[in-house]
Amino acid sequence: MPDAVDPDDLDRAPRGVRARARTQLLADVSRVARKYLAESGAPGLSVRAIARELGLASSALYRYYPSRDALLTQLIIGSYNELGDAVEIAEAACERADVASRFRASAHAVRDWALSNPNEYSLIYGSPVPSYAAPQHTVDPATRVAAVLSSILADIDLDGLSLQLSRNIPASLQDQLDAMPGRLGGRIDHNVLLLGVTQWAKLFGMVSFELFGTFNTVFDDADALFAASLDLDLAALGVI
Amino acid sequence: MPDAVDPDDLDRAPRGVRARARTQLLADVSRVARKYLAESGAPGLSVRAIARELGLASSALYRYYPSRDALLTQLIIGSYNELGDAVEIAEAACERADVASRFRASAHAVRDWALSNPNEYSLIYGSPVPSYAAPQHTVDPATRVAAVLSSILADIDLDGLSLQLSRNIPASLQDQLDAMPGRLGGRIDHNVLLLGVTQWAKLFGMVSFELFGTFNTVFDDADALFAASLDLDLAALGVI
DNA sequence: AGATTTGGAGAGCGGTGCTCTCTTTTTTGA
DNA sequence: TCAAAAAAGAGAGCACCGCTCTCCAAATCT
Repeated sequence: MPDAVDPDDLDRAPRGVRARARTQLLADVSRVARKYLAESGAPGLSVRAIARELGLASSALYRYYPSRDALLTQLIIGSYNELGDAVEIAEAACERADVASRFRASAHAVRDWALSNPNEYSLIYGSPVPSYAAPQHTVDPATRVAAVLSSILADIDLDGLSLQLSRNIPASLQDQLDAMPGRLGGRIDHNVLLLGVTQWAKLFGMVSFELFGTFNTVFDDADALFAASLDLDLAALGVI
Repeated sequence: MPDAVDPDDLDRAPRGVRARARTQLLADVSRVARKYLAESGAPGLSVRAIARELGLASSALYRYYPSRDALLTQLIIGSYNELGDAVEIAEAACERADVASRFRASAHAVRDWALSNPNEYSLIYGSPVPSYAAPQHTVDPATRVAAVLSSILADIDLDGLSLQLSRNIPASLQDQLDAMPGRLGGRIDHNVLLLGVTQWAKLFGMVSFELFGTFNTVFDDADALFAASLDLDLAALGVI
């Protein structure tokens, strides 16, 4: 009799016990790795410690990950996606027409996520690890926040802008703005897009200053400062 | 005859050969440490490698530095001071009355220094090393850039501001702005100061995005973008 | 059922920060 | 002046790291 596969077995043991064990172990490694990242930051993430916690020899982990960098890459992608989720969800909950609240919700989502996950934030927006080159497939998750902001900018009325370049945007910059992919701002008016891009950088500058301690000696609580910064941005965009 | 100290000896051997050797070795260690920092970043800075390069046993270095962290602290202070020097010099070269050019010169000094010294910049404006607490004496050098920007803000005319909070600045933020030390903005009008502080964060957000690769997939050359960002800031401040 | 792949263990290599002991050299002080 | 004290270097060693290699047992494939 040819092996008729029991459907129940498919659920419980897809492609055999080994495949199942592998799936389980990959999940375990991810979980423990995330725990170490959250607790001690990227420098504290050690293959040996993960193996120890899972009751494995450290060499066994190399059957699953080619290197510590590969593990880091996975954590990087995971962090980008977590942040991307948070921002997309926060923005999607807003009234479409209420551009200001969409902007505020997105920015606060970034900050809230960063404050809740400082080491994950450091991993993706802090110093790049020298000698580590981000693989191509980290690029897409990395652009999700920018894509959300871009979708907001697309609904900004050019005529309302209260801040514009007094002289024209130089040609070289025009070209770069034109070359931006659609989901990141292509087709948005140059003045709006330029303002938005710098506000994007400002947003992460504010969060990094708060999280990395630059504001420490000056602002004990950055809530009000952050909110005021957003108000300034919204005023510049002419939506409040 | 009481020991009359030969003046020449004082120059060549202040307080004995040992003190002289110590001074020399401290300088050598600093030099080699800076070299490694520039070449391989903070993670690549190893006490053993420095000792090797100087022909010493690694344990010998612990007669001079209590730990690797102490060495890092010195590099941090040095980096803050180098950046502080660069910004102060650039700003001081400007016509006092030309507020816009003082602002531009300071910002470009930050960016130029960062691009020339990426690892030093990462060290002081990138992810803080978990478990490393910046000693108190790093604070002063760290505030030099902010002090320069503050001195520029002090010459901004409130009436010229083209961007202000539409609703009043909340009391909690007012208090924090008031509590800022004089050299960092105390006594500057709240609207100017608030705008300036967020522009300060934006400046480093722009530089970090460029240096850490966030702009990579979008802007191949950030010169024009950076200049435009400054123009927007100056427009908001009402000085262009 | 036999051949093959998979995944684990363990030893080992070269690296790290740091400590401790031992020895030599310089400095100090009675 | 000369012995005691302090300073500074060397070297071994500890516990950790990433990673490789060999060996072996268990699961999978044919």
